Order: sequence, then C-alpha cells, then structure tokens
Amino acid sequence: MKCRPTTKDAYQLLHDGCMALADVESHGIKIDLVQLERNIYTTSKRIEKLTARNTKSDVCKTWKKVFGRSTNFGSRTQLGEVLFSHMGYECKDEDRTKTGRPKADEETLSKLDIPFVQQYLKVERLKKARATYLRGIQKATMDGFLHPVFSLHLVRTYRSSSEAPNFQNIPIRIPWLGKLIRTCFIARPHHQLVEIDYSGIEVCVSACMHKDPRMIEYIKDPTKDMHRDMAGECYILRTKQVSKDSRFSAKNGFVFPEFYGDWFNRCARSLWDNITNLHLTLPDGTSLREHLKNKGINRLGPCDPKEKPRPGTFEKHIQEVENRFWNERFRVYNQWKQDWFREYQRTGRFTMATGFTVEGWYGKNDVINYPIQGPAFHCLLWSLIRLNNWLKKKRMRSRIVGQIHDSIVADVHKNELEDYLHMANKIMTQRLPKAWPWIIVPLEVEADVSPVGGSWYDKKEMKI
DNA sequence: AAACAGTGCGCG
DNA sequence: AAAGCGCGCACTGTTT
Repeated sequence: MKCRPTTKDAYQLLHDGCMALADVESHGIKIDLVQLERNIYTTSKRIEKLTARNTKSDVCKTWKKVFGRSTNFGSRTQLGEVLFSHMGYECKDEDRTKTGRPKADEETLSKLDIPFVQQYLKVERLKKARATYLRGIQKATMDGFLHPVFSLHLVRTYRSSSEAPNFQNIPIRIPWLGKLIRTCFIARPHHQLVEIDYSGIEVCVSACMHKDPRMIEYIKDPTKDMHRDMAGECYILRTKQVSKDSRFSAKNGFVFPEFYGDWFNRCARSLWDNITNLHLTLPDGTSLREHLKNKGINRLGPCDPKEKPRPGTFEKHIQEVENRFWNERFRVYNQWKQDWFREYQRTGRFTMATGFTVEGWYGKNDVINYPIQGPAFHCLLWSLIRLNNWLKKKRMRSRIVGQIHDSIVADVHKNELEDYLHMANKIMTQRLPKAWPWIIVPLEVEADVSPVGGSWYDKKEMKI
C-alpha cells in the first residue's frame, strides 16, 4: 500500500493542518474535576447495586456453578458458555462470530429476552462508561485540562484520528450516557463551548464526485428530503405518513449503508428490526408491521445470501427498493461508482479531489468510499486552519479545542461569540468553495452553543 | 511481564 | 462477483 499527497496543495494541507492541530492540542479543554469525581462515584454505586441484584438470578447461579472461583462477570465468553452450553439457549449460525464463537454483543443478547441479560448489559454499559470515559478522562487530565492528540498520518483515507484520550468518540447518542460524560467537559470562565459542524458533508462531497442531478437537487432544494423519501419507499408510506423515527431508520438502516456499499439483504433485516426497536407506527398508531401486512408483506424472509428472496417478504421488497434506488433514482451516482472502480482496476490507483493519491490493493467499497471520506474531512481541516490562524492573528481569547471529523469545537469568550460564529460560517461556507472549485454544491453549517461556563452537554442549537 | 488476537462498543 | 467506510480503547484469554 502506498498513499501520498501528490500535489503541492495536498502536502501543504497536511503541513498546515499538523501545525494547527498542534495548537488545538496545546489549548486543551477544561474538565470539571468535581463533576467527574461525582459521576465516577455515582456510577460505581449503580454498578454495585445492580450487580448485587443480579447475583440472585438463575443465570448467575449457573454461572458460578460452572466457573467456580474463576467466575468473571466481565467475560462475555463465559456468559456465552453458560447460556448456550449449560442453559440450553439456542445459538443460530448467524449469531456467531467469524471464528465460530457465540456472539455476546448487545444486539444478539437482547434477542434472548432474559431479564438477567438486560440487567447485565446495563451494568456492562456502566462499566464501559466508567473505564473508557470517566476514568480515561481523569487519567489524562493535567491541571484541569485535557489535551487530546490529533494525528493526520494514521488513517488510510487521510482523515484524522484522535487519542489519549480519543476525543472523537465521546458518547452522545444515548442521552443519559452522553449526559454522564459530557457534563464533565466545560467552558473556561466567561467562555462558552461552541461546536460548529458541516451538515451532511459526505453527501455533499459525494455529489461533487458523481454529480448526480437527483442528489444535487436534494441538496439544493430545502423542500426535498432524501431520507424522508426513502422511508416512504422502504415502509410503503406516503410523505405525510413518514415519522421522525421512520425517517431516522431509513437514513441509518438503508440510505447510508447503501452509499457505503451495503446491500438489501442486511438493510432489510435492520429496517425490519427497527420497526420493533423504535416502535415505528403510522400517524394513527398502527404498527408498521401491521401496515406492511396490509400491503401484502407479512414476514421478513430468511435474508440468506444463498436463497433467492421470495415474493411477499420484506426482503424481496427492499431488494426492489434497492434496484430503483441505484438504477433509477441515483443512476448517475451508480454509473460513477462503476467508472471510478474500473479506472482503478486499470491503473491500480486513484486520486482524491484534494490531491492525495492512493495506490495498492483495495476492495470495491474502499475505492468508492475513500475519495469521499477523505476530502469531506479535508473541508473541515482547511477551515480549521484558517479559523485558527484568524483567532491567533486577532489575538482573541477564544481557542479551538477539538475536532470531530466534520465539526470544530471551540472555547469562545462570551464577548467574541458573534464574531466567531460569523467568521466560522464565512470560512466554512464561502471561502472554502472559492478556494476549491471542485465543490459544486452549497455547503451549510450548524452551530451548537453552551451557556457561559456551561458544559458540552448543555449545548443548544443557535442560528448563525 | 509483555505481546497478541479476538470481541465489543463509543463516535463520524 | 461480492456484499458498509473510517477510527481508539478496554477487557479476556492465550502465547511468548
């Protein structure tokens, strides 16, 4: 494998980016050490309490009988053996890892529907929060500040990575978990934490590559909504019947997976499971399962690559949705994928819009995805460099303190907030497309701002 | 004790 | 024909 910046611009971006990120690293983000200590304490108490309650269950008794002194509740391998070898629960082929061991992740274990297991998963999640996040942050905090490292030389796609600790995977999707961790990140006195992110930057960059007119239309016309439309197709709904949750399901269970190279077989399962997990319904409360039944689809189907999807199954329906998706709706995108991959096969290399050449052995999905993931981050990096330089030149008190692929986190003095938001918006949405003419769709950003002295958890959207 | 593979889970 | 992209970190269980 050989990856290198081939153009001078590409080299310069990494050079300047490296220096800007060194600044970010030295600035650091303020940690509320009292809050952190308190959260570790309450989390430990909850772990103790739940663990004590769990010890009374049948599963736990069997576990201790089987493993005796070496019983370790942290071992999911042991749990798998207890459940599947001693308690008679069935482990299907699809629920095994590639090495043939029974899977013991949340998705698989939840399906067993055993009260103990649900409690167990809750405890494990609390342990994860305490070990990786709370204690991880505590260990790395110096004099009340955390200085995560950001690197540009470790990622195959020329994105960045972050470590010690990783600032790019702090919980947010599960509300109580996000709160537990993010309340520990606070603004400096008289400052506010400000996070500005590019909206749908990967979709925008992909549109710049394949120039699919339907996709460009979706980006430019605010009345159009790709995820809403696909929710309509996947669940056979009229536009008005699409709820926020069914849109969410289509976005993360169909549209993005398809863009990244997944296929109907897995999408169907995920969309189907989401009906139950997210309680997807029609506006009148009817379950989408029931709704699909009325449309002649009463089961998922085996989703087995070896078996051809049968009529009347959800699997078959999603296969048809996929065909329309790639052969009608986004056929220009589809053509680009084929052409781009063929050119790679011919030459053994491809070059990103930002001037980085990648050569060596890659799979089809890699070749399609890298030139989107990389340049999408480069938009952010280019902007971060300019914003950081501007803050330095104007000798402002505000500082950039972190970056998460498509967003910039800054600790902004309350008197500089307006200027900061204005300049960030200008650099990110106006100067960048001028500097890089290959960007042919409008770029947008969103800003989240915390109260003065508030925490990262308290951030609220603010119009620029 | 240190290194390694395998798993699982957090994020974009 | 093949069948989601990219990371870092903690932990278990085994090997060196």
